[in-house]
Amino acid sequence: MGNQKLYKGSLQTIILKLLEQNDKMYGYEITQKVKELTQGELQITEGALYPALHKLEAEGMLDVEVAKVGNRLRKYYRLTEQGNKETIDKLAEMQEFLKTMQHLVNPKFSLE
Amino acid sequence: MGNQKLYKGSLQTIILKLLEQNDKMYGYEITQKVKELTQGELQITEGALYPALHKLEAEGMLDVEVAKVGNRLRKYYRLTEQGNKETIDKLAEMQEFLKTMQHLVNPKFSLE
DNA sequence: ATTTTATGCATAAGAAAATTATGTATATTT
DNA sequence: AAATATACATAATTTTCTTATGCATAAAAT
Repeated sequence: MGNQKLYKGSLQTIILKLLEQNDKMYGYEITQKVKELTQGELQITEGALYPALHKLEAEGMLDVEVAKVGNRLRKYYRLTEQGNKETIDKLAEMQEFLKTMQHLVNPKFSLE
Repeated sequence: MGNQKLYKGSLQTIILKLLEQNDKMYGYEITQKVKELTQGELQITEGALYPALHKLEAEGMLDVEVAKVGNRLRKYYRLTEQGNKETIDKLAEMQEFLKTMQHLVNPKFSLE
């Protein structure tokens, strides 16, 4: 269940990015998609995911749509207009961070 | 003074990396070095830095050496043997994370 | 001369975002 | 029949910050 490699604050961005690409997704689907895309490298825990989804919804970034599939519930989330804008900002911020960190920790850049 | 772009958990790695390259450094020096290396992109706050240094010391990753320069104190930190090993692991972990996140958020890879 | 900025340490209160541990329930696989 | 997968949720705790504050010396600016 541990994750170790997910730096705090990046989960929101991951969720937003996936919803940008996939129009609508439900929680469990997100955990599976992340696992698949990262070859198991990142494991999103439910205890982190659901509160994060609820928060994004409360902030007006996501809309929810409950669906009954078979006999089980699914909550499909999709980006609101505001969520779309926020996603662009968050992704830009993440790119900046990745660049900066790469610069800091990559031995190739250690001379500067 | 906010930072916004420093994902939680990365500060430790930054400290360790700088000490790997610079043998010994004191707190204030670290804040200035990070600012310089990142062109002001990352600003390490004292409220984050000092507790982090104390924690790394308590965990046996760092040794301290107090020096009096002029009339002011400096606490020089350097990596212990254990700290050196930990640094290698942390850096590898960070590289993995950067690669994974790049993969996740970079539009070039969004097809997979 | 005095005020501001820089240097240098520290801690405390609070917030944010995880982890870990549960809980509930249905569906599928072994 | 038992275990695993699907699907949601929350509560307690921990980690790691932010923000604010405090103390003190040195240098630069007004």
